[in-house]
Amino acid sequence: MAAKDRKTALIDHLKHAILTLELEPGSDLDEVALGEAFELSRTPVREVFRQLDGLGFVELRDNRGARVAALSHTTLRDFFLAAPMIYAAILRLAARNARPAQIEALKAAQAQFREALRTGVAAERALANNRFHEITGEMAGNIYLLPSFQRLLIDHARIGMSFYRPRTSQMVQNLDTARHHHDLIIAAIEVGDEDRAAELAEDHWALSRDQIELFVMPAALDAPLGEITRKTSA
Amino acid sequence: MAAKDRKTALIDHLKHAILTLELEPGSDLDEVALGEAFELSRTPVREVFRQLDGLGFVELRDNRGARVAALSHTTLRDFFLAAPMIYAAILRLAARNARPAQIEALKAAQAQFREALRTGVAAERALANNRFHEITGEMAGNIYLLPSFQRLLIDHARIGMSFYRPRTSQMVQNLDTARHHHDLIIAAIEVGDEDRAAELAEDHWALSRDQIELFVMPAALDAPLGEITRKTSA
DNA sequence: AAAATACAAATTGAATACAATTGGTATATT
DNA sequence: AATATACCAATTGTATTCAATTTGTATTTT
Repeated sequence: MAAKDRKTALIDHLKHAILTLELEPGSDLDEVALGEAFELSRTPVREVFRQLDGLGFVELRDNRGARVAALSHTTLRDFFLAAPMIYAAILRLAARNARPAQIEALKAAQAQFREALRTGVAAERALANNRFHEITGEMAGNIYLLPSFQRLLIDHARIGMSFYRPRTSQMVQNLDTARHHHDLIIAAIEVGDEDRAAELAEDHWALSRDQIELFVMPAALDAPLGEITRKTSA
Repeated sequence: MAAKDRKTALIDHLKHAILTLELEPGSDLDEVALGEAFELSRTPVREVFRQLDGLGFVELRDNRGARVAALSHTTLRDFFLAAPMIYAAILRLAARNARPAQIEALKAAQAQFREALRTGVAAERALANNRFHEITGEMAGNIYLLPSFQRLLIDHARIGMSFYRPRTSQMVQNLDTARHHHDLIIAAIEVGDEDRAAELAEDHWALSRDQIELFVMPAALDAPLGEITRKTSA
């Protein structure tokens, strides 16, 4: 029984470390080192790799080591193309199917998210936000949508970690808007307002997109040397 | 190198057998027996199970054997809820991004599908149809949509195998309509007509839904004993 | 000196051996 | 007789050993 626990501990560790960018996208995973660290032989470690590959955390290549799933420029484009649609569908179904116990869990997750905002630790915030959305996925309960949704959540967390530095007041303010969105989402789900829930999904992802724009395009200086063209993403 | 080939052979066999219902949903997979059959030790067989679990072909439960992914009543509901949306998105992106080589591959797949319709072997038809749609997924090339899409394709094939007997002329006719849809889809993709491609996706899935209704509700007898209400699904 | 080849070390993959868990059957108990 | 318990066989999970592939380095070749 002890080995099983060490195995789940490894899974949890890897998920956590990958979501928080503690393990960088594309970085190599050493099956021997991880085996020693978690007191497991290579066999179960490799099984964990294959499992996390199936979930989108990790990438497996033949005769080469496992790597943390990449997060490239093109994936960012794919992300904002797919996210609004999938997320709107998930929240619509969440509003349709949410059970009372799940709504309580969602409220608890939101409390955690608030707390993370207060303490200001980026990793905590990303994980709490991730947990919030995970619950909406459970509420929707559609086995065909979940695989894509969960992959979106993985990269949502990582993108959130990447493209945020609390330098500008706008970025800090966006976080508060996100928190407010969550509250509105909870309310829409609680009353079963599907259309409202789907609408909020759009808003919520637009916010994420804006956040990235802020990061990619820092506040312009006073005197423009050339012409500054405003990029419109995706 | 030989072992690697036997491993891929096992993967291909399982995928094939699962898609064609040769292996029934929910049936147990014996890792020892499969290992002997494909001249592999249990270790690689188990890795294959985990991989196919990640892809949605198989379900893994702790300390119990691997099973072919279930296909329950509730999954059927989930299916027709998610399929139109995902498929419309895939075809829209396919029309947007398809490359010439891919279009050729799609035409070849359609030729295979025609041939399968001619010979009338259900498994051949399901596999050819599956391949056709797989290519549209490759064309779309969005890593976030693919996981859900591929799971839909797995069950699309299996549902197609389940809910079809060429008894009624309507069912045979539906197949021809599906073939025609494919031709229209190819045309829309070739000219890059996104809206048309998305529209065709809706039609195509409506056809699948009607096909199931035909199966669940066989041709009514002459004299209605009670009232026959037409079901509208989802 | 640059490129190609050969070799060695390190890493990954598969097979075997060992341990733990599950499920069924027979025996015991009430 | 019905239920509970103990044991055994079968199956699953992990560790270890062995094989194959990759990768870095040194040597050779042009």
